Amino acid sequence: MIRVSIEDVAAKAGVSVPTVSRVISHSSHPVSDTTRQKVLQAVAALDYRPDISAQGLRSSFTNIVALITRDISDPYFGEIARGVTETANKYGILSFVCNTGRNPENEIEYHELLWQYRVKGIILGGGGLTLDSYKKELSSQVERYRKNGNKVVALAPQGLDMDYVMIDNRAAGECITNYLIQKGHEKIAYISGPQNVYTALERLEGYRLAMGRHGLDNGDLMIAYSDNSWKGGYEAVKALLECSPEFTGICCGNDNIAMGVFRALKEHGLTVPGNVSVISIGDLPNASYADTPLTTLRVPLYELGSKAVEIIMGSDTNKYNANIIFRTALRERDSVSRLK
Amino acid sequence: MIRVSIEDVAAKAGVSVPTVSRVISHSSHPVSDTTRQKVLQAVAALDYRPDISAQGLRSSFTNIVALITRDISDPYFGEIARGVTETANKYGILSFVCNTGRNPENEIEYHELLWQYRVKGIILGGGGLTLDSYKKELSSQVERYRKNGNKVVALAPQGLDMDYVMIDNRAAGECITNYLIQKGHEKIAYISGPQNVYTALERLEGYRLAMGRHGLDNGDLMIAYSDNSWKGGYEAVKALLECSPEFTGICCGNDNIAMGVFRALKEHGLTVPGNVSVISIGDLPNASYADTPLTTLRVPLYELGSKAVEIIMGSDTNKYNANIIFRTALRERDSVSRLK
DNA sequence: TTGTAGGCGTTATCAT
DNA sequence: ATGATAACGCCTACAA
Repeated sequence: MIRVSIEDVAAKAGVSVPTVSRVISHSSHPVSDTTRQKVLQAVAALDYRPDISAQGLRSSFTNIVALITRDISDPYFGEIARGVTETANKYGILSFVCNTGRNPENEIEYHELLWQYRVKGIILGGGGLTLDSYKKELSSQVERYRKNGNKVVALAPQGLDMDYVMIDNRAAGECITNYLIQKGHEKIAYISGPQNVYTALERLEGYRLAMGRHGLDNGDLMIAYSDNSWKGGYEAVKALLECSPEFTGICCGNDNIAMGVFRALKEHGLTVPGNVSVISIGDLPNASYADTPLTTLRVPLYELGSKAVEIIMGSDTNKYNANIIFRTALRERDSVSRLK
Repeated sequence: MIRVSIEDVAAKAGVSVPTVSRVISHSSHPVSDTTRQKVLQAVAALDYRPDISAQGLRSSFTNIVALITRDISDPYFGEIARGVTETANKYGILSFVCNTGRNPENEIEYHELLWQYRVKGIILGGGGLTLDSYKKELSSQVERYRKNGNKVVALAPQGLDMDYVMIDNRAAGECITNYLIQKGHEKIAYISGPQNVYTALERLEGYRLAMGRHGLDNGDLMIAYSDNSWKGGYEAVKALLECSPEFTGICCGNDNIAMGVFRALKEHGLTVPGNVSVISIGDLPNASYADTPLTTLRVPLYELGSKAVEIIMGSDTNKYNANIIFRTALRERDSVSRLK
């Protein structure tokens, strides 16, 4: 007998099956102390663990949370995943990690699969896509979960009415731009994430706002787009240097971009922060160990993921939509210099 | 009716429940074409998906694979996770990602939890710990799964008899050391991973072998240990520079260490590869976009994770232990120079 | 305080 | 080729 069931425990303890159930599930139903002890001993002796599938079958949903990421090998999502998996573990449950490879269709497919697994909640790690067909599909998934009493929580804007745990991305873009301006920079370029992702768009919007507010936007803002990767940042700056190399500062949509920017600048014989100042949004774990310690706006990714799990686990008691905005904090390091 | 069950489909199609089951599970049991069509239509009309919990309950294991990592925010594990999750998805199943935070006790706890979830297989992402209590616990977990017809596959040595998909770590250490020697280096330091992890130990052993074979080991090898992170690499080199700064080359146990080494060297006014050559093992996605493109031995992490999933999915037909060694390949980039 | 009965959704076995 | 029945392990009434 390799699989120990509740029945085996009951037999061993000399009690009925429901009694065992009451003990192990900490039911409010009263159980005498002597009985409880007998059960607990039997559980220990047999090393019994309830079958999650059987529990899930009865309760119509499974005690599993799912995280949808675009690329789990990207530390951005890695940090989120750490927050999700570790917090889920605190609740004694496990978490799926789904990887879309930045393909919207995969994301929709994952939703179908997750629905089939009856997960307790879904966390959307990536920013929403502006693509209409995607939004429509996503919206109906959210609705399906809502009806069932479960939750889909987004860690970045989706352009949809749902539960959110995130930062103010526009304010973030504004903040780093203002910082460079305060340091005396006027020619400031921006390397953004993808044009079809809300997060990137909002951060970029913040940059535009800040530039405009300081009269630095004469319709000739230097903006390049990337795919949020080192490679993307590298290539974007390369392109930028070709057409408009006169910037003294660069705002990056995220830390990955900044790392690529470092490399591209170095290849052009430009030093950071000597010739060019670089600032970004993220503060990934290695930002302070980058070749030039990176000045960046800290996004509490771990906490975002962690909080999302808590919302899902508390969804039984709280039916209201969450809309939690986490604070960011500027980490001043060595990649920005003051301009005279 | 928010949850559509097989019964609903049967009613809609005007057939019995088992018939529906036969159609959707591609059973070998014969079903007439007309009946099949009716069922398929009903399935489509109701958007029916079988309940995984119910399936798992009947089959005694769940169609889920689990990956145990030490730190999912580390791209090393991220690449593995990508291979695992994406390949699992090809099989139409989902994968748990478990994060131990490098705490052996957590790992054992996860095994208990995974057993409870009746997962189809477990993939061990990290190298085995030399700790005896840990090995004993792990060994009994492996046995438990084996008895049940399921598999635990390791992506790195564990010092235990089990299924393996990995690289030859000793050969890897030898390879990078030999490369530096061929380039004329004789004073070569080594920054290793943790002393209690088999993977790190084997790579280090390879370094020792290579040095000895070339008569470069006079009992004064420069070796420092780290925790496999940027920070660890940074701190290890700092320490090394204090006591024995005369090296011209550094072998790093992995890419993360190398990144920290870059930074520490730069702080000391040392250039790469001008003053010091750096080589490592890994070839993480960003290695070629590092500040100095990193010369490193490629470890096919994605493929490792992917292959492990395939072994687990094929475990029904193949009961024999796997012992697959993947090939590595040196990526020559800019961090190593030839010494005259 | 304890036990009995029923059902969650699926599939395997046996009959038709 | 199709259907009735039972069983997987658990929990929630309800009964004693």
